Amino acid sequence: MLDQATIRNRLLAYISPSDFELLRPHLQPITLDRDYVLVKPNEPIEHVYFVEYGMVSVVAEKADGRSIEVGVYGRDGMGATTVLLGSDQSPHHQYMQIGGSGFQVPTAVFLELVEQSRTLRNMMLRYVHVFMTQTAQSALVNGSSVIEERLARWVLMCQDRLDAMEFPITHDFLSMMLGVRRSSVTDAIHILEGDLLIRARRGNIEILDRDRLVRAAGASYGVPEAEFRRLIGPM
Amino acid sequence: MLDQATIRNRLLAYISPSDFELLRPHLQPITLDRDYVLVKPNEPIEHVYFVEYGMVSVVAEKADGRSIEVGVYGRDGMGATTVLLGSDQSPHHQYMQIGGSGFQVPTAVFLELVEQSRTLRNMMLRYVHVFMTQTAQSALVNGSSVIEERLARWVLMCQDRLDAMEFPITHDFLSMMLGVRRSSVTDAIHILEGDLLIRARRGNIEILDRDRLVRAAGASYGVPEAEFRRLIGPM
DNA sequence: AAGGCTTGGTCCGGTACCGTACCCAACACC
DNA sequence: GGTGTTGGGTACGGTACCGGACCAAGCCTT
Repeated sequence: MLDQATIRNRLLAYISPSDFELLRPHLQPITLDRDYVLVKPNEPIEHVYFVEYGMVSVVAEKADGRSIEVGVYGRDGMGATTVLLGSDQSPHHQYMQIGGSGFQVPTAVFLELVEQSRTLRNMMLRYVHVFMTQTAQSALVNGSSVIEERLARWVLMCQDRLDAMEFPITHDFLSMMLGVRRSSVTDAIHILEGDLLIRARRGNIEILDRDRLVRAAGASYGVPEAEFRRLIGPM
Repeated sequence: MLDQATIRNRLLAYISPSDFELLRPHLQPITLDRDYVLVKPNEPIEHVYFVEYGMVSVVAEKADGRSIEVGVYGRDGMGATTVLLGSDQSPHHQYMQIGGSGFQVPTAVFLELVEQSRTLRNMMLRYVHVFMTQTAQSALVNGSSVIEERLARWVLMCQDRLDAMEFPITHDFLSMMLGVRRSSVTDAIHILEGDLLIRARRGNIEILDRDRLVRAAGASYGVPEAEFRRLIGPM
């Protein structure tokens, strides 16, 4: 029996109790292991997702095979937001970057519920705005920041969603997320490590000094996070 | 007296006649000169816009002053879509990149109308999805394409929205849009000119061979455009 | 304990793009 | 017709990042 007070997901936590009651019978618990695919590009979306633990990467792929992360979410948001915008599919890939768990709701049921409750729909749409801001920020930093700044941003976004000081991730995956060479990631990690901002072990990154990491990320980090606080609530 | 059949804007053209009738009394014609600001960052949005002629740049700015374009629209879309998502402001700048004209609708009126008509709202939300796809594509190409590819993409997007073979734009503005040095733009233009894909005159670019320009843009161009055709209609 | 796989450190030459600057050509304005 | 302004061509050294490759260290399996 689910209790709203024990829910980690911020959207589920911040909707009104009556909206939560609407959703509750349809929240199917699901284990979300690393690499689990939530949304396949250009295929019908069967479920929407509310992550409790773990983090999802939303990835855009170019026809030539190169790909890059255009956004992430975890307990801050929901998966497959495009269904709210009237599209049952999306050109982007969504898969678990860091394993965890959450809930899924069949798309059709979810759409019916947001049609019933305006307040529920409004909360979800505000999150869409926040996610858009995050994607725009990715466009900005991909075009104008050096790798270690972008890496610092990614590590911070990761910590925000996992609220852990440490999480499993390989240089190889980071290179795909940031759209750079694997060894460029290694170099950037060494820079942050040299400043004692993080510590990297095999397949693992630990945050040592969050405040200084924020400074290292500079203007790359913060805008979507502020929009989240403004429109959804505290993290 | 406005006639839906003579409207250039694709959204206004593709909504149902009854939805158009809802909007019609509130469509205030407006001249949109070059540099006219449609949306100021982090300030309340008073009007939404439907462009008939010209093109708007949506620009994200970093605290350190660097900025980059995260999307464009013209007669294909609408301005200030964030109001549809429940946010009365946005962190991004929107201003006329190429002057023209269009309609404005007071935000409050527009929100009331989309609340009244589900079909109207659905069309606008589908456009939000398309625009998001465009922003994601910008994130992708900013991180993984060489300048002349990105330039080719920009020129194509511009032509799609103006349906003109020629339009006024300076290297300086392009450098801000692409987030690169002004002289890097000059170099990229020379490459495309050398292949006889475009011709550049002072403050002006002319398209000579659109098909080959699409090939020059490679995988940078096409994904959001396909989403537009799938969800809205032909351009 | 041995072998295989995954992950990360390092090195090479190469290049795309940078910051800055200078100058000239085109156009605008009296 | 002269002068100021804007836009574009070009050049220089510098650097961030690339593609590719190789090897060592860590971990997993049996």
